[in-house]
Amino acid sequence: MITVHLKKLRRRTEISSEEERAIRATVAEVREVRADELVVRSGELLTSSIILLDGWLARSKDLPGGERQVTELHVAGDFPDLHGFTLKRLDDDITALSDCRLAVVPHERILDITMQFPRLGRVYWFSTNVDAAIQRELSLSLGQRSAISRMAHLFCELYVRLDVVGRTRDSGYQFPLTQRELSECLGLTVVHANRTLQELRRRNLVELENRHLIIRDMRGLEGVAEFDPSYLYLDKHQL
Amino acid sequence: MITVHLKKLRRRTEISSEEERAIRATVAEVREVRADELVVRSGELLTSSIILLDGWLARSKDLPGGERQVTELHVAGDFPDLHGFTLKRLDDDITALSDCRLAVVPHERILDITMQFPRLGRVYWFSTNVDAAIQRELSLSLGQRSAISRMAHLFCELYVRLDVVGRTRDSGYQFPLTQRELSECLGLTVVHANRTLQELRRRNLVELENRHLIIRDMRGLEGVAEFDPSYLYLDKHQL
DNA sequence: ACAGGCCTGTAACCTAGGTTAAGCGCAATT
DNA sequence: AATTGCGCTTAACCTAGGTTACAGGCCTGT
Repeated sequence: MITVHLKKLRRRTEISSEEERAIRATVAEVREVRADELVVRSGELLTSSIILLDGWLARSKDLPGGERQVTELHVAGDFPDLHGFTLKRLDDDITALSDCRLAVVPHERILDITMQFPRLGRVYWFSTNVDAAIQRELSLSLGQRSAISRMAHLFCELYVRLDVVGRTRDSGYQFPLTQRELSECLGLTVVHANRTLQELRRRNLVELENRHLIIRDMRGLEGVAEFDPSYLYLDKHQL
Repeated sequence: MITVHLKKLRRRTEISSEEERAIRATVAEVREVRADELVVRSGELLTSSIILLDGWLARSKDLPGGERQVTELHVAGDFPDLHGFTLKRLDDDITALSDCRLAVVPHERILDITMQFPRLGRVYWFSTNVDAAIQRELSLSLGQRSAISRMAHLFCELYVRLDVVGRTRDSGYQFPLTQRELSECLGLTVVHANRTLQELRRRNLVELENRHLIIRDMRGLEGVAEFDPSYLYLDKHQL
C-alpha cells in the first residue's frame, strides 16, 4: 500500500527488508482528500508529513496579488512535505490536483526511524535533495527556457518520474491538471499555455485529451525540451 | 575561522560547545580561489564539500545554447554543496564571484559527525532544506514577479542573509557581482537588468557603485519586492 | 603610452508572451 | 429543458523585456 513509495526509494538505493518493515511501520493512518482540497497550509506547524499513494499534489506559492507559482508537482510515491520534518512549517502550500490517497507519517516516527537506521536518515535527506534539484531545474526553465521548451520539459520530467513508479502506459500518463494549473507550473498565462499546447500538438509531439497525456514523439519532445534527466539522480546511490 | 558558519547555524538552532568542537574538526584544509574560478563542476564525483568563509559563490545551470541561470548565491557561512554529501555529484556548477576562502570538509567526516551527533545530521538536513526554500522563492520570482520586483527581492534577501553573519554595514553590503551576473540571477538580459537597476536608483531605493550596494529606503524596497522573510526560517528550531 | 577587454550605460527597434473579451461544449444542478 | 459554471479555444491588441549596436570609462598587460 506504501509499496509505491518503496519502489521509488529502491530506484535510487538499496532498502533491506528490515528497513522496509521499519518504513512501513511509520505510517499512522491513510487519509483521502478530494481534488482542489488544501492539504497543507504554508506556515502552520506540522507534526506529521505525508506520503502520496495515489493522485497528484501541487506545491505552490502565491503573491499578494493572487499570482500563483507551482514549485513542484508530486505523484504517487513522493514524500511532498518531508522537508517539514526539519523545517517544522512549510513555506509553500500543498493542494490536491486530483482525488488522492495519503499515508500520514508522524514526525516522531521519522525521528525514531532515523535514529534506529541512520542510513534511512540519509536516504530521506537524499530524497529532499532530489526535490531541491527538481526545483533548480524549474528555475532554469522559468528563467531561461521558452514557453514551448518549458512545457515540453515538464512533460518529459513527469514521464520519467511516473515511469519510476510504474504509472505510465503506452508513452503516456494520466495528467489531471487543468490548463490553468498547468500554466501556474510554467509561469505562463492560461491563454499562452493553451497556445503553447496547441503548438506541441501541431508539431505532433503530444496529445492531451480527457486528462490523459500521450507523447507521440519522445525524441522530438526531448529535443524541444533539451531534456537531460541527470538532475533526477536515477542511478543507484550508496548512502 | 569557521566561526561565521557557526554563527549562521546558531541563528537557527542551539549548538553546544561539544557540537561546535566536532564541527570545527570536520575541516580538513582551507583553500583560496580567485574570482571567476569554477569551484565545482556539475556531474563530477564529490568526496568533500565546502564551507564558504569569505567571498561570494554562485550556483548555476546552463542551457546548451549558453544561457545561464543562477540557482542560488552563497555568502560567508554557507555550505553551498552540502547537498553533494548525499547526491554524490551536483547538478549545478559552483563558480567564485569574488576571491573566496573555503573550508574543505571531507564527506567521511560529515558521515562521522552525523553518526556521533544525530542531531547535527538534522541540523545539516535542515540547512539544505532552507537552501531549497530559497530556491522555491526564486521560482516564485522568476515565474511571477516583474523585473523590478525580482531585483528588489534579491537585494532584500541578501541583506537579511548577510545580516545573520554580520556582513552588512549601514544598510548596505559589498556586492561583487557584475551586472551580467546579476542578470543571470534574475532571468533577465544585461540590458534590462541595467534598466531595472536604473529604475531602482531613480526611485531612490538603492545605490550600487564600486561593488557596494546601499539600500536607501528599506521599507520602499521591501514594498516593491513584496518581501516576506519567513521562507528564510530565521526563528529558533528544535532539531 | 597604448591596446584590448570588460563593464556600465543608452538608444532604437522587435517579439514572446500578457491582456481582454468572447464563444463553445459539456457536466452538474434545478 | 433550461440554467449555470467551468474548462478550452481563439482573436485582437498591447507591453515588458529582448536584441542589436554603439560609446565611454577603467583596468590590465605589454
